[in-house]
Amino acid sequence: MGRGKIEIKRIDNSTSRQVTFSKRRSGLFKKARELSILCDAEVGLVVFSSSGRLYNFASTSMKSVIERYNEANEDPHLTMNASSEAKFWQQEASSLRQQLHNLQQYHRQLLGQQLSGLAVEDLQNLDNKLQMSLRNIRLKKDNVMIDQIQELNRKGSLMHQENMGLHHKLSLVHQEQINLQKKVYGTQGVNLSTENGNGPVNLEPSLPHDGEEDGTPVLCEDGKH
Amino acid sequence: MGRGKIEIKRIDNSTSRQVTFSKRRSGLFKKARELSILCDAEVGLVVFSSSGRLYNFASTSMKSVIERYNEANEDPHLTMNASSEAKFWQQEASSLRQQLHNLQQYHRQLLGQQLSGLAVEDLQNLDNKLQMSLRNIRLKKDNVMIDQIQELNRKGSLMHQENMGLHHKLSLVHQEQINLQKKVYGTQGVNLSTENGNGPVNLEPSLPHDGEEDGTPVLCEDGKH
DNA sequence: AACTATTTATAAGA
DNA sequence: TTCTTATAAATAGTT
Repeated sequence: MGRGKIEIKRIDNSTSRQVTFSKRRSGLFKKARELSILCDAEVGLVVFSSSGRLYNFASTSMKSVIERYNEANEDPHLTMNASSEAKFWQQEASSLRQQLHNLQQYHRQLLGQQLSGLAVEDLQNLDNKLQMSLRNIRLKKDNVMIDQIQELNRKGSLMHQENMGLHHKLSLVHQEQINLQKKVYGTQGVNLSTENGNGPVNLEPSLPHDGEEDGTPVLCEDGKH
Repeated sequence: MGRGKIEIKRIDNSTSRQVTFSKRRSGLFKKARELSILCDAEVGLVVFSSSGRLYNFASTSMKSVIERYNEANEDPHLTMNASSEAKFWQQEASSLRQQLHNLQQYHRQLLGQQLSGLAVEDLQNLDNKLQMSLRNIRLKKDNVMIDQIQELNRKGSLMHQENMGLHHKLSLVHQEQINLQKKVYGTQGVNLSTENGNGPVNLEPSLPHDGEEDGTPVLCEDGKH
């Protein structure tokens, strides 16, 4: 309908395409409006130009048209879906909140709070559970402490052995020193180190010495291990 | 465009309206399709006839058109809304699930389970809490039991008083009987009731009698009250 | 559903 | 963009 007939395919010329878009768009919207009025129909029309601009017409409201479309169509990937998903998570949250509430209540009872309303039987039950729990916890505590003591003993033993080694080395070095001193100052076997500051230092260690040389642990607070 | 010009207003004649709807609808859909092709536009068209039948066209897909429409338009009452609501509740559920998990873990520790990984200090802490809880629970239990005992004592006392009253009434009735027997059979003070079946019955009660007549409670298992 | 007289839409040009 | 206009397309009323 114009000066010439055109083939229905994408218009290559950008300007021409834009002009045609503008003209045909207004015609389309006019006809959509006319249809809705003449024939008492609910019409929704959405057009995005190639440049992304939005044009829309709805005889009632776009919300109404889209909702009606989603209801009529079985398409479950839109509003319906998100809405039912929201409902699902809401229920999930509600259920979790209830669980949390119940657990909190029981928790407080375990801690000896909010005990009103409980029967003697319930209280005895709590008592029993707590006693068993205390037993477990004290057992565990003992185990942990025993482990720690063993570990400390192990380390102490290693350190003790290291000390022994160092003592041995020291005595060797000390002996060497004495030999050297003898060579340098002749055979006057007096203690030179205490006579002047230029002489060799006394390297004899002043470390504690408890008389145990067999690697027996130093730290031992109980007899369980 | 037709044999005559028509005014754009609802067509009253139902048949005519239906025919026009059919014709114009096909024209509208054709033009919508042409626009989308010629001008490279995304077009969505939804039409509900007055009888409620759905006709729709989308150059891409209705889902895409509606989603793009909801994004472009600020309308927050559709997909966006439900979707963000779903997201909100999902986060809520996730948070609650985390809280529940933490509480469950602590709960198990309170019950002396899953104690691995705890330091001596933590274990001592649990121990202290449980001790305090046990104290509270035992206190509460004692209170509940004391209350129950007091209540039982009160009831026992009432019953005892009632018993006293009944005893008294019985003795009065018994005395009356004896007086009546005397009037009927003269002053022969023998026990007539044991001599023949037609005489009056012995109404002396055979209830237990513990010798306490001062209202002291019968039930008493401890000396606390 | 088909016909057709007319109206309307619009392609191309200004 | 907007206006003009020749012509294609749509369609109201009719059959």
